[in-house]
Amino acid sequence: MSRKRVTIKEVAQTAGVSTQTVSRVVNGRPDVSPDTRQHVQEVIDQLGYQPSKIARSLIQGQSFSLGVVSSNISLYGPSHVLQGIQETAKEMGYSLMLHILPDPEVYEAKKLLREIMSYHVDGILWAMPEIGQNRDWIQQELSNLSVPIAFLNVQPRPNQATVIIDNRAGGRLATKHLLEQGRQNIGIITGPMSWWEARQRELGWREELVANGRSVDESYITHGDWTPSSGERGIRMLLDWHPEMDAVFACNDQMALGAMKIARQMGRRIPEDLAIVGFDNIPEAPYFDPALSTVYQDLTEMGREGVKQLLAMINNPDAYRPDPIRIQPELIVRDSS
Amino acid sequence: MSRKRVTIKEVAQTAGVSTQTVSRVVNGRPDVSPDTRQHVQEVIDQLGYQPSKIARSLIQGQSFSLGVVSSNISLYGPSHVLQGIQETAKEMGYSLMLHILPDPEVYEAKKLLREIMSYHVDGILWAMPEIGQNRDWIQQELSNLSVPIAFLNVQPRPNQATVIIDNRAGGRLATKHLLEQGRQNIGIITGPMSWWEARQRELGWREELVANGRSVDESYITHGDWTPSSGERGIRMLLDWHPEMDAVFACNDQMALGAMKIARQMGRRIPEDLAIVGFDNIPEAPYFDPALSTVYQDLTEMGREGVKQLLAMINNPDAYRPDPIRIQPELIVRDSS
DNA sequence: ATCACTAATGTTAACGATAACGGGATATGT
DNA sequence: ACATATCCCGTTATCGTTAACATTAGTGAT
Repeated sequence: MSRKRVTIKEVAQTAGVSTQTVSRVVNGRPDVSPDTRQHVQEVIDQLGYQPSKIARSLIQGQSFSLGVVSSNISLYGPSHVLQGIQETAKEMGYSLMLHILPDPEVYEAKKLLREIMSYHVDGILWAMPEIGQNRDWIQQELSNLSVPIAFLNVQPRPNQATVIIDNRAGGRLATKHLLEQGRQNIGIITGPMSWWEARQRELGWREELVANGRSVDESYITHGDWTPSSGERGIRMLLDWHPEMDAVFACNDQMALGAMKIARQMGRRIPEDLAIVGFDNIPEAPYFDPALSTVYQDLTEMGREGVKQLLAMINNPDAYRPDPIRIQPELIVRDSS
Repeated sequence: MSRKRVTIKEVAQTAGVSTQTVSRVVNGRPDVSPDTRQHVQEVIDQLGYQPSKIARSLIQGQSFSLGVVSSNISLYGPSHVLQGIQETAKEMGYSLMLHILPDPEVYEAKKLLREIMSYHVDGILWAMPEIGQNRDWIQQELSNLSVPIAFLNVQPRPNQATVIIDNRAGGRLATKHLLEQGRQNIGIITGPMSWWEARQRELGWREELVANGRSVDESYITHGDWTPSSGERGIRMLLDWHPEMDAVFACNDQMALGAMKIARQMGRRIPEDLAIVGFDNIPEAPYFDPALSTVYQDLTEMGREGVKQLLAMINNPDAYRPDPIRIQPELIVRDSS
């Protein structure tokens, strides 16, 4: 039997004071006598009064909520980022308005931002992967956006708060490790090259090879789409073209999983004949057969850091914007390399 | 150079009409002449005016936002449920206020609900697993909750909107399949028994055995905690105690993964010596070695259905509450059984 | 006793929007 | 010609809260 919302008026009436006095008690202002304060507080507790953040945000122009734009959160990456965002937001007293785009490559930036802003959020976290031209739409709207925005895992641009995983360094880590294992012919199964992250990982692989005096053979590259089945296709192509290949950097763990399965079917022993390194460190990776070596990226930390950056901008709009924050991935060596 | 928010007043002033007229245009009300309507619409487009949902919700008592209570969304289950919730909410024109509890077994229901209600949400989706006594706290607060609430994947109770996966049927599916494969000694690695879902799966296993005239040996049961490493421990105990065991129902895919790894190390061939069936159908399952047979639960659909139920209650508060909705899981047979 | 000041509380307006009502102009009916 | 209905638009009150200002009573100084 749902009771209606308890308002400040009811509290004021019950306590026999003005709403302003109740407001002062709720907000811990000094101008209230101890007696009154206690009495009002008792009434508040008794009625179970909770101030409306909606009404408060109208008058104060601050809602203590953040807009989050993300893509399909049932995937490993976005869900971990969101978890981090959530943790820090909650800690700092902010709530989240969630906006998931069904297709990261197709959206109307103007409409999206208006929708988000209609909830009077204090800031926006852009947690969408940078794919194709999808950064440009939002970029054009930035000039007349009335709240700060922080970007996660996209190419840093001047004067924009950005927090990224250093995917390029991650690619180098993986490749360096394979070289140190004495591998001679190191192929790569990339992510979709329309993704900025995927290009960065490939770049890291390329740079590390060159830095070690190896030549880069373009036919050692094959492109996947992050799915295990694309890992299967990728490894099949690589091994067909280059039977001498003795190591592969799969740009995420799921593709690595598919690749290992097919490689075994094609008669390769892992890691003896073929070493594999993945990227992500999904919880299943240590239990693959063999346990997968991989590059760990702390996506949750990235989410946390993004919120911190955003709140810094909110609380000090004229703040100096620091260089983009780069979170370093870590190599985790297991049995596949 | 952030412009301030465009309000209805500015639009009215620019267009030379009253705010009420602008409001009528925005809401497509009839009492506006075609000329005026067009003129106002032009001004709206030109200024980029977007009505404030905050202000609107104050006066109308409806915010078109839903509160979602969930646990760690970086996990497989919660993230998939949330994705479904999000999809349908967006489709129906609702936004989400996200509330994640750091520990599903410890929370203050009263405080939590007040916090959520302070955003004037139109309804609440309870997407927390039922663990230990954690359902009771919220249950006590229900009587003075002023908006409808729908529960996901918890034990149905009278007069409460509930959408669940039929975990018990899932447990029976898995066990039936193993029996049909001619397996004689079927063990189980359960989830944590404080979880309702885990108990239901175990119950299904138990029931199916009994229904087929088998006796249930309690030492064929071992308890895991959903993690792959607990699957490793579980299978080790089961095979130590009962070397004759020729099938195991692991109550999620991650535990199945750990179990398969250790079973192989203990010299069992899968599926020849030991059949394994998991639960969930995580994206990696088809690529395990061997490909994992499992029980697929459509968590996203459960989220979608939950929103539909909730909106039905919101739009018709006196509605007859139907029986709890039970979503049937499906058996997916691959190579591990 | 008067003034100035402080402490405690109340009053009014405002945030951005819509509901409810009112009223002028035109059209319709007799 | 007059009452009545219809169309179109404006005015006022309101949602729940807080900012800004106003008021009252008491305190201390002169």
